[in-house]
Amino acid sequence: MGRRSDHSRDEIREMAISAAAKHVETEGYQSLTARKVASSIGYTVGTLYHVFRNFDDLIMHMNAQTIDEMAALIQQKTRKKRNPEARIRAMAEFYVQYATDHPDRWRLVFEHEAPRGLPTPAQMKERRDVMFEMVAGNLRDLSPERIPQEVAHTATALWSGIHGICILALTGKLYLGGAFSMVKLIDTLIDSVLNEFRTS
Amino acid sequence: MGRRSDHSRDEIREMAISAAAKHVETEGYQSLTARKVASSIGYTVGTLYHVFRNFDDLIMHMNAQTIDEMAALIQQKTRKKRNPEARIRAMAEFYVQYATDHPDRWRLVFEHEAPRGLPTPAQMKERRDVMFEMVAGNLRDLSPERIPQEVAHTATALWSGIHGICILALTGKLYLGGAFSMVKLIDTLIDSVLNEFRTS
DNA sequence: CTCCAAATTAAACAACGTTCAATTATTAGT
DNA sequence: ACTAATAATTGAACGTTGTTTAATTTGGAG
Repeated sequence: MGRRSDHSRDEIREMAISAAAKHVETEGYQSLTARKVASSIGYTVGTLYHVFRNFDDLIMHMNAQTIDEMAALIQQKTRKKRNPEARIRAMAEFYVQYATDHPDRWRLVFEHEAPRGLPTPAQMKERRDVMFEMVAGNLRDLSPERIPQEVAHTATALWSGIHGICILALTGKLYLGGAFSMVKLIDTLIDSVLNEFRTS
Repeated sequence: MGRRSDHSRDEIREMAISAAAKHVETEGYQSLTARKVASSIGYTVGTLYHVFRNFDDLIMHMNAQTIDEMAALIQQKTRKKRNPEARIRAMAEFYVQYATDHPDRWRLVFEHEAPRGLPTPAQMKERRDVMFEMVAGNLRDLSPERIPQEVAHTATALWSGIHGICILALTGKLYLGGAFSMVKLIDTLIDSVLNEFRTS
């Protein structure tokens, strides 16, 4: 079967995804273009469409890689922590860390959507749920007697809240400065929710 | 001075903003186009550019109107409430209400950004801060002895958290169903933060 | 009634995502 | 080794986008 260049389809996919990620990191999402991605890996748009269904497909794969990267970082950094509460706090700390270090890639994960109405692929949902399940797991360790529903509910509320602070801060829609900081805001949220979780 | 049609510049601006808002509400943001807006108010793109600096400018004005609408709704609905806590809860309730009723317009407020690097106009910042200040005001009424910095800090954490739940839910990135609901998640957050605020 | 200035249009531009026929390179079969 | 089949890659095309500009139309002032 006539393979032509030095790269397999999968290699080209990876090259394209990496090139797109690098572009988003340095130049932002708005200027990302199929032709730019293609030419930056030494190919033509046509080849990109031979390997991805469309431009949104490329972005989704890039988002998947972003989530995997972030999840790996968080898992690695929280493994060391001894108790559940410390792990949750570390999760939040390194979530903010990653989001701050790669703001545009991280935003794209949440702001990109496939053309109107198309359902989100199951693998994407699973990837997003990983975070919530990590929080829930630690909450369960914190209070093993609580029923799973309550645990999941609290985990969702807490992690969504942290995400809210994170996205507002990173998109410049939050007044920060003086005694205000993302970390302190998140600490307040964690303190509040964990206290409520333990005492209610 | 040769005014030509039946509409003044300001009228055309308003017509365009309304038409854009209507389109976003019914068809979503992705398909919004300068030409569509223009032709739907009986004009040509050129006229749009005679009245707005560019397409982003039109969207920013539309976002400003969205915020004003939402703020007006919330103010109206919370005025009736007697005590500060009830007002905060009502604020969240109708924030979710508005976001649910106009998901695409509401998302656009947070996801749109002017071409890379350009600063956000001051009027936009002010509009966004209105919400935080409402929450802070009620928190102050709740505990008048607290120093303003703490009050503002708690208000920011709480409202950002609510926003986080809201945006994840409305973009389909949150598992909802069964006993899970936006309202319950938000109640949990409010319970937690208010308890912490009172007792710490 | 004339003329000026403002409003409006139509056309053009480069760039976008996407498609597809044509071309090039690679493998499989004889 | 030669040919036929097959896959990869290209380049050009299409319609549409935001944006600009020259030309046209219009209304009011003198």
